[in-house]
Amino acid sequence: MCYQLELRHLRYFLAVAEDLHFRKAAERLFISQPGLSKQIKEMEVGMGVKLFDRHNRKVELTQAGEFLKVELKNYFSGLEHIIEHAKLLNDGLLGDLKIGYVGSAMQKIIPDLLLAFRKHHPKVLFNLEEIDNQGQIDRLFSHDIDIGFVRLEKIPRGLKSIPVLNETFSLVLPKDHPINDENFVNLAQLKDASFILFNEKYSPSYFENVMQIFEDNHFTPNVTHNTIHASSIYKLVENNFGLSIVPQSLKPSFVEGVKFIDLENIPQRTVLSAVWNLNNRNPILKNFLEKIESHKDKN
Amino acid sequence: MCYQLELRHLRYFLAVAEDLHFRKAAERLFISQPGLSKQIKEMEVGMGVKLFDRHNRKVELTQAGEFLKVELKNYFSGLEHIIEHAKLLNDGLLGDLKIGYVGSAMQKIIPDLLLAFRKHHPKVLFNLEEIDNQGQIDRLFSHDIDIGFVRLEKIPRGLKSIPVLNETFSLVLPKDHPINDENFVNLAQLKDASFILFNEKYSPSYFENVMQIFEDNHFTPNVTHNTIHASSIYKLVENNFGLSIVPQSLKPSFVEGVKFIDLENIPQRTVLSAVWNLNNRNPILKNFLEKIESHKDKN
DNA sequence: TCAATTAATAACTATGTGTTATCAATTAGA
DNA sequence: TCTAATTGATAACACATAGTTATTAATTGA
Repeated sequence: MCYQLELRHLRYFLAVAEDLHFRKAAERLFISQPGLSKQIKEMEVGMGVKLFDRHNRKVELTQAGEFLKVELKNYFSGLEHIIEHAKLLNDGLLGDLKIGYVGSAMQKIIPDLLLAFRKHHPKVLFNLEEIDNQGQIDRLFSHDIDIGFVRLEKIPRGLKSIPVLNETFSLVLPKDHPINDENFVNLAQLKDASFILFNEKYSPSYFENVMQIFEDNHFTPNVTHNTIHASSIYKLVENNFGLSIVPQSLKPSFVEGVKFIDLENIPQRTVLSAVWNLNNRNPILKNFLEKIESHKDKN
Repeated sequence: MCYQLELRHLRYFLAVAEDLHFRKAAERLFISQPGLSKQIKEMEVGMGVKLFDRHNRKVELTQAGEFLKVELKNYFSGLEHIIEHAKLLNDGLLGDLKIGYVGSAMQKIIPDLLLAFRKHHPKVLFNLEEIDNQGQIDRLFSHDIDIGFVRLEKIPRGLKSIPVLNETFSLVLPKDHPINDENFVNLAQLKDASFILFNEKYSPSYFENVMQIFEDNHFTPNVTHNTIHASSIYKLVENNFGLSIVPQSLKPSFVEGVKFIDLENIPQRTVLSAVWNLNNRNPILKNFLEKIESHKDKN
């Protein structure tokens, strides 16, 4: 039956090729000289290639042996690199992480998280896509994304979620609006104003939550505009199309034309959750979730 | 103790990676399923890389496994190519053959031989160098050339030789010389002519052989010019600097200005020999010597 | 000439690959 | 809902073979 070449043979051959001395090579390999001789002979017969010329008391490489010495050395380092790479993939230190998110998460939470994660995972490539809440759920099931950032109360069976940020809301007003941090008491002061809100379809549960804030203040807002982009809201507010209420974290570090009043005294909170598929085996996901946990503790 | 990865593991892994089914893969490998499972597990633990996700009744590759499947497939074909190449070297079908020769061998014998050899050894590279007889002997001992073509009676110990061509001499005359094939009887007719001969230093034994021809005809030639190149001889003869005697095989298929008369009736012969070092392990040499043997039979 | 050193050979041991028997988990069919 | 079938994993065992020790043959150096 045909004899099988093994890496052992290549390892042994390289040792002898380097030392040109069976006993020394055997010593270095921590095996006996006859064992080594036997394996080399087996390799020669198996490959049908004479590797060494053993004349007198001197061992030297044949032409084919010389060639193999060079080639197999490279060959080995090649294998080491492949395995190293595989190990990085296995450990979630290399590869892609496909992230879905609602627009409002991109203001601060996602960038912060990605920056923190990248510190210890510099080779991980992020694949980012803004998707509405339901879209993320669908694409988690179809494995099109590894993790989603949603504002949803309930997560379907098969997915798991953890809260990333539990936050209140902020009132958005034009910079020169008469109401400010000092004279603001509650929303009832603004019951005659127009409001610009996030589109209900984008996240019904979020919308309902916001509407509850108004209801608690005993009025129904005059919603004159809808959008899904915070920047559009700010622009509209700046130009006196109305006021708005947004999650607190959407307050940019710097923005012209508008000001914010944090609604600390209302009971409503909006929760940004990270969601993932329990069947997802991407090792990066595990690391990323750990980073989310530790990141959350810092806030 | 650190566990050793073997090609067996890679072979087994690829089989499972292709079938995504342990039992089928085991069948294809002619081993039992538990044995295969064990080896794959050993590989996973040894490399520290999870290769397969076994959930439910379905086996699928992890990211790292997917990567390894592609890489290791290439890796194997790489090894096959290396071994193939080594086998060609071993069998003397690939590599260099360093050939030394006296100039007179290049007229016909060497080109014929190389052409014939190349038919079945198209990948062998010839390294050709014109060297005088003694120079070839020296460079055979120092392994600078694999084979030499010399005109020498005696070969030093440690080298071996076989005759390649045993030939007579040809007289070289200008085209319009009064002596021709019809009226030529023997060299005594030309005892008053000038002669151009190969340099004595280039091959003393050859020179002595030629001088014996003259002596048998009871005269000492008037040697007016020396050279080591046949083409120089022909040019000098053409321009009436004198006549010459050269080995018969040096007669070109076509040359202007000179004519040849074969000296069939003299006892002298010149032998071109192939010489090589008995310690030379170049596998191509063995094949080349075989070709010389078979080539000789055809003449 | 004798001691030392080389690699190869022969006979044996023991490691570990591969075996059979079985299990646990899941799925498909009656 | 139960049974039969199919999956891969596990455990105990067998046997092939990698590796061992003892020895030989050949050569070299003192």
